[in-house]
Amino acid sequence: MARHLITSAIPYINGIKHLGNLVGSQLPADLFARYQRARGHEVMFICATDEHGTPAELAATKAGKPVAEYCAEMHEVQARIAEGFRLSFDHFGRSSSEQNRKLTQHFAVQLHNEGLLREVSETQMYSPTDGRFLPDRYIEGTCPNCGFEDARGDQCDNCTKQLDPVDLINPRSVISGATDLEMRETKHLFLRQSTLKDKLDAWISSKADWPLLTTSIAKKWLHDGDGLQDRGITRDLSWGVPAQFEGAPWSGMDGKVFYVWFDAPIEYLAATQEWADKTGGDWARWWRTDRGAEDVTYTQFMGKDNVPFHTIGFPATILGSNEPWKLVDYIKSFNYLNYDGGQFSTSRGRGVFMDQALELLPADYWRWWLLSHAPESADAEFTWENFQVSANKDLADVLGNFVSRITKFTRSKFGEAIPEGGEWGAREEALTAELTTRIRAYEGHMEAMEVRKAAAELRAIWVAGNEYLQGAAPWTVFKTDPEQAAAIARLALNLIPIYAVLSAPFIPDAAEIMLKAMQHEDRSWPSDVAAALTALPAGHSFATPDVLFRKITDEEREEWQTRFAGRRQ
RNA sequence: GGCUAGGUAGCUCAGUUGGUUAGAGCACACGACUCAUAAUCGUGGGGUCGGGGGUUCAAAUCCCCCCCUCGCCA
Repeated sequence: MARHLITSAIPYINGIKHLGNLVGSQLPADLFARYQRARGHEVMFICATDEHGTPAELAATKAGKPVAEYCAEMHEVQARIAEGFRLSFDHFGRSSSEQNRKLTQHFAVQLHNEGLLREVSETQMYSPTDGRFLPDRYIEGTCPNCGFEDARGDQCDNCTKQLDPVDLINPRSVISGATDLEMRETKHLFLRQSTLKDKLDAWISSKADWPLLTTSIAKKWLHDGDGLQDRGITRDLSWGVPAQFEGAPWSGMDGKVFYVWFDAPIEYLAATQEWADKTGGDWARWWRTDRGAEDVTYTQFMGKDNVPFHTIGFPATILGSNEPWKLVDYIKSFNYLNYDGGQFSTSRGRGVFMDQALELLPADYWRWWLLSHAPESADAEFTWENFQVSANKDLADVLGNFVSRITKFTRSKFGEAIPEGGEWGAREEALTAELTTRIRAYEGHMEAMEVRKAAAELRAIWVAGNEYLQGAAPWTVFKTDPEQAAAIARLALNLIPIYAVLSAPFIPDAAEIMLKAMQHEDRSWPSDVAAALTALPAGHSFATPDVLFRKITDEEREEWQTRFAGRRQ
């Protein structure tokens, strides 16, 4: 039995994520976790909310709530939605946890002890009215290049020129509109990533089997321009892990916190500690190679925007600490999912968000479409037409109708029990052989995290059932040889629990319904197809299930298309 | 502007280290079946593999130039 540590990139706390975010990390991670569990392996599947930083503070202010309260509420909202999508986290943590505060501070001290931190003084815009330093993009003013009045401190949206906030004419705070901005000197801790460059480079270079998307982004950061740059890991904010604390080997960091991208990945470890504190489990055997994690396989899932932090920043923290922490073994990264010819947009209300999706249809519909169209090799596109056609064809017609036709046929001819009599012939042997080949291929794709290919193979396995029934035609055979028709029905009914177990990682709810209908509790993997096809013996009773997947109508599709098109600006 | 990844049938996508008539699903046409959610199964039509040039006995696959999308960065 292997041990799999699996983490999904942690979603930011401010607001509900859209389907593109879901398919980029949490959903494929869940697919992999469910598959590995189904194969009998031990799995620790971790996710959390990323709660620190300026956007969270601003969102809380907008909602008229203290930031801690806001985050607590939004965490619950995201946790409920995750349950709705059947994301099977062993723990869904919070980066604002006590465990993460301690661990983040521990890593900072450790990096300091290893000589990997340095203090840097710089000047930044300070707003006395807001009582805080302002990040570049929270300053607006007139562009010195084109005269555009709402240019942001980092870039002018009109002429696209890169800017420095000090260049803006009449700069003002985006938060309060205050114009009494001033330059102030401030001190920060920088992680000396540059000294770890060769180590990181060698590590990335050793990962020849990683997705090209992952390694090419990492190599770009390592080699582009002047090479890997040192990075500030503190910020002038109040909401975050305090950078000045009891036992800190530095001073003068009062009122500063660690940068979210420093503490967020550490939350993977901290969330496992949260799990351990809650359950009495042992977190160290998952994360400390000196305490049992030597044989753990660690896989991370994320969208391509998160790759730099997971290939450079976080490994720099882990390697730099010089402590025996478990380093990631495989990084599965995804491209973006676009929405009907453009991007999903939170501000414009464009596209489908996770809570809305669940109001329209059960999770399985979304899970199936998103995973079978996962943006693995390139950006992918969600269209309502494609969603309707795929869901109706694959789920309702191919799988759902298969279950329906054989259970109803059997019920009408033999009653609601596995019928007795008849023998297997060449057709049954051929089906067994085909299923064996296809299931082995499916396993290979799942192991390799080839999500789309796995979905295509699973669909082919469903189709094989329909092909068999169509060829064997028990409704015709029944007229002359009821015993033989019984043998056909018996085999076809036995396909249902096999399909349930194989399909569960993609569509867990439907899988449960299928198993329940067949009154079968055994979820073991069909490694031996011939044996699995006789698991339900003659005489075993079953219940004919309701329609597994209802179809999406044209009217619904059109209505949703309009509803989620977004507000025109 | 630099870098990454792409541009393959009407649509969504596969195409391993260059090698026989370029594949799948959907859509479309025809046929079979009537157990089933007007579902299923079979057959078929359809592509100058973004454009141009080159290497090769042979290129969607390698090299050069150009065009177009997407993202990252400056």
